[in-house]
Amino acid sequence: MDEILGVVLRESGHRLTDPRRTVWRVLYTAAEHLTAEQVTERARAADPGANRASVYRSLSLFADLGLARELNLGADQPTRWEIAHADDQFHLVCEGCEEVLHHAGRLVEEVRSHLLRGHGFAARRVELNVSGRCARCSS
Amino acid sequence: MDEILGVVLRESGHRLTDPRRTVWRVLYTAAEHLTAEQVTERARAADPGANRASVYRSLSLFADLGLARELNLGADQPTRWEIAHADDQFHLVCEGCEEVLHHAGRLVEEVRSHLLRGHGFAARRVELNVSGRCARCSS
DNA sequence: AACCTTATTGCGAACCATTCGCAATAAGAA
DNA sequence: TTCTTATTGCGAATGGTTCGCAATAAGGTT
Repeated sequence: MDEILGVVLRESGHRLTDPRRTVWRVLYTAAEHLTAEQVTERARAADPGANRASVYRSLSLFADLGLARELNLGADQPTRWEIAHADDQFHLVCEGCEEVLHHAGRLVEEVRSHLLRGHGFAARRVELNVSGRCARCSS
Repeated sequence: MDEILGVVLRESGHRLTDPRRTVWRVLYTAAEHLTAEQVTERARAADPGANRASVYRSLSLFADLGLARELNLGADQPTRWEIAHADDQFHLVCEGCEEVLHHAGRLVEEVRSHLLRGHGFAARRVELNVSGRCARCSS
């Protein structure tokens, strides 16, 4: 899993360092979306000296390079981070089980084409966050 | 325009005060989405003693009562506020002209029903933020 | 393998939006 | 007009995130 990281970093003129590798692995192996603080904690499991500021720097570098994505799910919650996949710009947050579901459906694509065809708006980034109750929790 | 405010406040057991009225008017007469800081500045135009903490308190009370809405447009930007209309949960941010367009189309409704019918997910809040280039700016 | 350049790190302090604690004030019921 | 208590204003505290800078180390060069 480190390969992509090394390639992208070097191609963009950056260096592959231990702290970056550590942060990358944390993100990579995380099931959920982590806050920067959680990333730091987990990074410290691998390297007790892992530093908060460096974690922030790695995260935002990854975002700049398109390797990771910053998420704002709700105004009160701190920012969360995830590996950038093509299909995960769509977040369903269930208020019952607190689970964040990724929904890979065509919806984002539909939104994009609707905007372009109907309004001439060329969407670059589509962020769709929905909160509500999932099938299991709406009892 | 103060009427709704007074009614909603009293119905919910709150008091109609000058600071609240001032914040309400600022939001009401603002063309764009304002940060809490901007709301405070403008409130001070009407009442030089307007207080930052009270502005925050008013804003979040309004949000609780469904009178206003808190917006996260982008991870770096501070929170912005607007009067809550039924049709403005959809924000198009143009990267060319920096304009925030409200789009009143049926898209949000479509998303909602798609989720319910297709996945049994009962959406309460749908937040759709799109950044890209509007027809005029995509040259 | 040793060397050089300079990107990156680690640390603590700084920042900035937002919230809190609390005494003083004022809304609205009686 | 009085009384109760929600609300305000103030300044201090908080918490996530960023910055400044000296020390470190990546990775190209000899």
